[in-house]
Amino acid sequence: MAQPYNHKELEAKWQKVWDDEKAFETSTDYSKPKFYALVEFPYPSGQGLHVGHPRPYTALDIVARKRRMQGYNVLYPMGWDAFGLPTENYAIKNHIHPKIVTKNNVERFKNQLHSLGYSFDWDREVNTTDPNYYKWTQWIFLKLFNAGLAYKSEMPINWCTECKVGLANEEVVNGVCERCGAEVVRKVKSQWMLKITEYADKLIQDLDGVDYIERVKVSQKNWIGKSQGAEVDFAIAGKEDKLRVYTTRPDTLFGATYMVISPEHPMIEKYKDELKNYDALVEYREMASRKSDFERTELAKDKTGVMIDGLCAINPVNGKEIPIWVSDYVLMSYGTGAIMAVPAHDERDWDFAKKFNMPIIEVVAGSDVSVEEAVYTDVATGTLVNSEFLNGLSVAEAKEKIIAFLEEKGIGTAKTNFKLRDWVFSRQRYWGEPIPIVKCEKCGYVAINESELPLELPDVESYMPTDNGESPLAAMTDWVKTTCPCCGGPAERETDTMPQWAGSSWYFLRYTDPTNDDALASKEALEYWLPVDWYNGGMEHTTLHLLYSRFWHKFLYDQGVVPCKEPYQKRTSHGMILGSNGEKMSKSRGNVVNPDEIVDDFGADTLRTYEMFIGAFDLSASWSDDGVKGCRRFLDRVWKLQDILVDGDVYSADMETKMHQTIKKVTNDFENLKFNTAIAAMMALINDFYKKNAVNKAEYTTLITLLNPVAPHITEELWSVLGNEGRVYQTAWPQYDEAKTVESTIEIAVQINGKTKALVKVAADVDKDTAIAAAKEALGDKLSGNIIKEIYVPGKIVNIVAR
RNA sequence: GCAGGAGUGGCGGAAUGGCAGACGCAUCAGACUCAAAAUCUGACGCUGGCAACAGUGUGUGGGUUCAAGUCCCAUCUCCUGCACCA
Repeated sequence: MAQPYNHKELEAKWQKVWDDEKAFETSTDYSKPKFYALVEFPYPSGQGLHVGHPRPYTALDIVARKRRMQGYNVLYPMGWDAFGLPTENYAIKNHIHPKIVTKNNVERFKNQLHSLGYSFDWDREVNTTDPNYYKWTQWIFLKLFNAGLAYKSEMPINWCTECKVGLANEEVVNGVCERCGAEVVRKVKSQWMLKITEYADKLIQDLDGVDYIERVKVSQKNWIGKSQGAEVDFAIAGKEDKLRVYTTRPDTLFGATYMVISPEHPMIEKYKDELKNYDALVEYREMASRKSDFERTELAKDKTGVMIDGLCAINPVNGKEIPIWVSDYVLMSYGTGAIMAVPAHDERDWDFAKKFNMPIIEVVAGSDVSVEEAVYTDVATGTLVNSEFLNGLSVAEAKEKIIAFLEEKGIGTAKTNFKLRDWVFSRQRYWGEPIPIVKCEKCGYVAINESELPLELPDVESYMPTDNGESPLAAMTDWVKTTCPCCGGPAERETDTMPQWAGSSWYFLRYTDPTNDDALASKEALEYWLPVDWYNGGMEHTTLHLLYSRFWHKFLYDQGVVPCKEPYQKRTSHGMILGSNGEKMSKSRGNVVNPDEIVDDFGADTLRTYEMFIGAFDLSASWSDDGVKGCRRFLDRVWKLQDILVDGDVYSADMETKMHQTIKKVTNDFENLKFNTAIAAMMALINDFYKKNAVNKAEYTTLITLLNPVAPHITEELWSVLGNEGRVYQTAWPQYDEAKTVESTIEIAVQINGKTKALVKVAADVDKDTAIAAAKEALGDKLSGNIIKEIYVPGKIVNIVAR
């Protein structure tokens, strides 16, 4: 009898051996074929590792281990996205420096990850809060600044009333702060902005060249929100001024019966003295600004507005005077903040027109414009009516003609717009990268010299953000007061810091050469390792981190810093692990599972196996303690195969086909993220061994090798128990022979009219006539009526169509 | 509302258009045991039948096909994003 499977002893033993042997060190031999596998580096929170972390980490660990065994030079690194609010808040509460908090959390996370037996190359660990790291985050910022892509702007930002910090649009969820859930209000502040919009087109176009799962591509495209249309100038009666609008349907210009401007539109202030109802307009604006984004959305159906009394516009194509309204359904932040309303063919305009009794003129034939459902007319099939020189044209033709007309008259141009906004890059917080800019009274905003990087975060007394919205750094007079690198005069440092997204926007570059002092990474390392071959991460980062990092990468490509346009060749995404009740794990729901306990009770190999077996990798899955037990039982059975070990250095005859089939299945399934079925195949294999009560060394060794990426500790132990040379991790991945995956005799189903009536054994290479003859014999007198058709699908079925 | 995904036993989930339910869990039975646990073996969609077997079955309704969980049309439910973007 074999010794009992003692996971604790054995996992500690092999983790130490791998460390001592530097088993997973990445080679700097750049002549070997490379494979760069990447998982999103975690934020080292105070709660420690969550049971959700191991799912993606184990998945790519499996792929990485398998690729190593297949002869690739594999880079599978890990690091810490360690700047961020929770650490700072914890520091404030407990009066501990965020640096210390981070250090402790990182230590804990690292121990936890280590206990799971991941093949990360820890020599390449990075930490975004390390000055040697953020030196290069700042360096990239300076590049952006020098290229004119970083600018300061007075603008209304999303202000979290609880965190006292400006948020990007992406961080506001249903009108509340993504982090703390507090109300978000609009507040005007001077902010650093990054011109991600400059790259909007490229960020869409270059998706064609990469292998991302479809839903990631789709959400990125929707988020960027490209639309093509035209800007058109409407004259204002009796004024020199024009009112410019953006529309995607310039073809419907003849149907524009009124205009709407956003409550914040500057025109209201400009003509305040001439507006007879200025007070009412101001009142409406104030009411609108008090509404949160959430309320605006909630009230979407019920349109509100005020007509401007004192100004009216002229439709440029037919010279008709039309009123101008103010309504909060028009957003100042998109297009020009003003629209032409075509109620016959736009649902929102239709709602508004119905409520305020505005005329509705049909300009695209084909529907009854008096009922709401008919508002929209198909772009491809509609024909223009009531539109003078556009009459009879299709929508597409009319668009072309009207744009040409507008351009010729100088009253409009074709225009592409994006929903994507520039990235609000400032945070009024301590625990982030200092922005390496000074403000000089003479020279304005000036970049500090590259030689002064990293601009280190100074120690402060208090990390509390101030009520006036300044960063805690603003109170550090000594640090703030500096000299201008340009003129040498007195200057003040920028006291805002960067958002957490900064450090994570380029970390995958640093892994290729993590200790380089002269560059963010050497040219050779970047040339060799990029792009990342396979990047797995959460869906929640699709419109944030993934988009931001693609933007930075594209910028660095244009600067000649990186060798390729896109950072990640392949992007996959894992599903969430939910609590056993099917709800998201959270303390308040009391359904949190601690990975440490699973490792302790069942072992890292069991946890890894379970998380891979739990279900389809890209779908969410509920935790099940019984499922964990089942996986432990599987590993126990793998272990106890020792008891039925028999002689044999080649696969036994009755197992040969099964062995080759299993190797093929596991090999393919690992590449396709189908870990659940790969493990199922291995379970089925050992069930066969137990049924015949024998496994030979060749078979056992192959099983161990296939299972090694999933359960590295137990398989390494069994490898040595079997007396094999070296280690499993140094072994070549098992090969299969396609010819040997096919059985010589097979059982096929015999159907009458598509219903299975019998089974029959035939030779795999049997010809059609023989197969059908065998099938008829098997059917015997079940077969009756006239045979109309006989179908033989080799290796699958015989179907006899009879009537 | 728009986009993406998912609906299969008691449960988690498998199925290049070709025997639906692999594999696991739970359950039941047998072996071992004084007994229990663990372990091993077997059964296990539903209905009828002692059984062989027959019928039926992948959210719902149609369709294509010799053959549909899989393809097409319609429809319902759930999840996940986005949401007055002109």
